[in-house]
Amino acid sequence: MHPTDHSSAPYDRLYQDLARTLRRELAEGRYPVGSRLPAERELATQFGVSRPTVREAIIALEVQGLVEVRVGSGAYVLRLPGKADVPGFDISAIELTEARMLFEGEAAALAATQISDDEIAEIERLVHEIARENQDPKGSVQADHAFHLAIARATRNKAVLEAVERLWMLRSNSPEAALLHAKARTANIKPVVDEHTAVLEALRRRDPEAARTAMRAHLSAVLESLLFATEDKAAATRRRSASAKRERPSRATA
Amino acid sequence: MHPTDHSSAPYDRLYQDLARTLRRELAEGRYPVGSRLPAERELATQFGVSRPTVREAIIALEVQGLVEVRVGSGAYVLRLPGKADVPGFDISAIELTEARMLFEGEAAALAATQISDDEIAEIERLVHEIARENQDPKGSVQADHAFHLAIARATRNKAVLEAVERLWMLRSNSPEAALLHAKARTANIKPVVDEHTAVLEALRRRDPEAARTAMRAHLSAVLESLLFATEDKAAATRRRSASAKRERPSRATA
DNA sequence: AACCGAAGATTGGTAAGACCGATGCACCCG
DNA sequence: CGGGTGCATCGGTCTTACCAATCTTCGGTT
Repeated sequence: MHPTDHSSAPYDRLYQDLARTLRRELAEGRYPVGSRLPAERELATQFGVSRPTVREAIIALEVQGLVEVRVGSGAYVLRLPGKADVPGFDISAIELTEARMLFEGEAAALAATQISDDEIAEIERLVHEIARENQDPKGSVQADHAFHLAIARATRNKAVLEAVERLWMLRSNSPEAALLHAKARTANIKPVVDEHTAVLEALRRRDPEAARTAMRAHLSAVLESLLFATEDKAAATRRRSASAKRERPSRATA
Repeated sequence: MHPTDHSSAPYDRLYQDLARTLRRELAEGRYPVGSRLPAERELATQFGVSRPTVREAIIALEVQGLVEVRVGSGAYVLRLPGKADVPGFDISAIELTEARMLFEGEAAALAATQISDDEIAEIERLVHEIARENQDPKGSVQADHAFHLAIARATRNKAVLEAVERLWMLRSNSPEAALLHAKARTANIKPVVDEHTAVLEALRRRDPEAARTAMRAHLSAVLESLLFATEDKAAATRRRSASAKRERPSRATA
């Protein structure tokens, strides 16, 4: 069973099929950046579909930021599709947590310089709520979410907030991530509470370095739990050595 | 007339207009998560447009992950639009660049431990392309985009790539950001090239600390240009003092 | 010969109508 | 009362047509 298996995928609409095909052709370099796609009517006859269908596919690419449509001229390639553009992109819980460690660490540091007393009080309340995990597991998870979002909000930077929000959203989309995360949390409750408290204390002291360190430590601990819970030993060792800041033994350069 | 003004859309296509309207209505809570949007034919008569236009708008929402279309049933709300989904996003170029400074600095550091020789060669090519700004301004901007994306991809972390890609997409949506960025770049070309080269050299040495410092320095310079170009003196001084307080002594080396 | 502008060809934008298959619900039969 | 069936509804796609913006070409003007 694929982890990306939605409850329903019986219907492959033509526009999705065509959009996928076009994305693949873009990735293969058939249409370089800046070049023009064939005319809608041409694509229609070429793929044996009607023009409205072609338009729907092109609009899908346009919304993704892959092409730019110029009236009376054509559809021009803006950028080539990345890994995240192809359907079936699955971000593992490990990758996600690693990214959160990097980004939210910085967010916490910035928040330490911008946070208000009210926001500190709010975060303190959330930490207490998180601590009640055994009594209200569901509420604790929500409080955890609110905790991280509150810190992102305290940066006073909407772009940071958006990015953190986005990463959390990706987590919730992955059943694997949710499962592993829950498993990792229940393994040891007290350390998790201590980690959150450490972040809170750093914010209270307006200490950016301490806030970053505490947040990274927290998410690093989550990451370790994930690695432990994952059977994939190869990936685990690879990631572990990478985070140890050791030089790679790959081909040397000048 | 608008001489040489093909920067953006002088033509607001109906589907974009309708998609914007629907997004706003979603944000206002008119259609809660899980609810069904009106039928396509109904929306068509309601907004005085044809059904293909309605379909294009709905497909735009679908690609954005806001709704899910079920054949024979209707379009159902999957999630509400976030701050960045509404066209009235109010993320300023300054906020965006600040966030990129924080995040892409970390991305560069991680990339330094993971990057391959091929990717280094590719990035080197892009740096050379960026340097040809005076000859091909358009291509230089694209190369700049590719430069930052290549580094994110070199992290081997899809979540990092996704986040960096997302931030860039937000930039391209903001006319203000694009204008200011272009203005800031043209102000001084050579330093920008040097900054990119510094990042490249750090990556070539697989030095995470240097990569982070170089990337932060680059985006910090862009940020300074933006602050200079902005008339809002108040915001400028506020941000400047904030960034002065959160230097990282342990890692950043002048 | 170089320049410029107007007309035709090309391309995307939108509309209207039609038919099909999938869905869902109410009604009717057993 | 329960289950099966049929019709109304909805999205998926096609066809045709016309408009608007753009590009190309060519002919006339300087």
